[in-house]
Amino acid sequence: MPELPDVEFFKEYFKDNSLHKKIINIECEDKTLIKNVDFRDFKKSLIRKSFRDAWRIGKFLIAEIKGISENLIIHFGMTGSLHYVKQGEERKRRDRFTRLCFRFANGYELRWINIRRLGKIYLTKPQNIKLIEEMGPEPLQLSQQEFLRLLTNHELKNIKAFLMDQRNIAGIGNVYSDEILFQARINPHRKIEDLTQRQKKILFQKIYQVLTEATKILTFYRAFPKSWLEPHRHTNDLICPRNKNHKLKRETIAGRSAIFCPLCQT
DNA sequence: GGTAATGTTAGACT
DNA sequence: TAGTCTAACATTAC
Repeated sequence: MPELPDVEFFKEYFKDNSLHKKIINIECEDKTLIKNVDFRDFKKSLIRKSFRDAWRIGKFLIAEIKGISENLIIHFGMTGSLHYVKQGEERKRRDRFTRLCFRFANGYELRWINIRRLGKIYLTKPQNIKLIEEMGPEPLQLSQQEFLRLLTNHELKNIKAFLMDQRNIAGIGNVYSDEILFQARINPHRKIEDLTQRQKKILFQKIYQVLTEATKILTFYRAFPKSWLEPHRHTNDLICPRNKNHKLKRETIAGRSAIFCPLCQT
């Protein structure tokens, strides 16, 4: 789940339910997922404190803790999410994969769920995390001019690989790179140097549109439109949303499982 | 039981 | 140097 729109959603979720509540206990099912600090110190630093604010950098969620200068920094990996719920209640199946849990004085708790354990938790300042330090610009704050310049710095690179590389642009992963390229009608095999100026400008627009629209959809707990590619990843119908006579193709591109329409995307 | 899965990274290779 | 490819991490769902 967690690419920019998903983490944006988790950030709002976190702000809505976990700010300004006294942390009375912290439980951790797998201490190896906490980086930069051992669990005893992690716990000591956070107990009796509260979260004051939260924001997002790329796919990272950053929380400010009242009274200390380090931040709680969460990366969700491939299978992470948050769940705020009454202490001890199992409401969703995935609650079983809670790896870290903040208990608040009000009887509720915030669970960090991480099925495949590929996520990470830090207690440090964002600039101490290499990937954050090297992170490219936020796509929603990027001008067309800056975007075009970024592309010219990587002419030889494959476009899907470029979009997914956090050092170029923050927050885009496998699912949204496929969606953006589908909507921009660009074949994920293309190299940047082979794109026309027009395609590059459309790509810029679609990055903005897809990410903002997806964030809105998640916020309202809606499904993605049928005209999007996304609903078709999870089915085997392989029907192109733009033309039912076109067949979608699945292929490994840039090391990830891509889905695209070879006829619409050129 | 085999396979694929929304991420990142190190190291080998071209 | 720059980009690509593969494996590794770890575990579930179909």
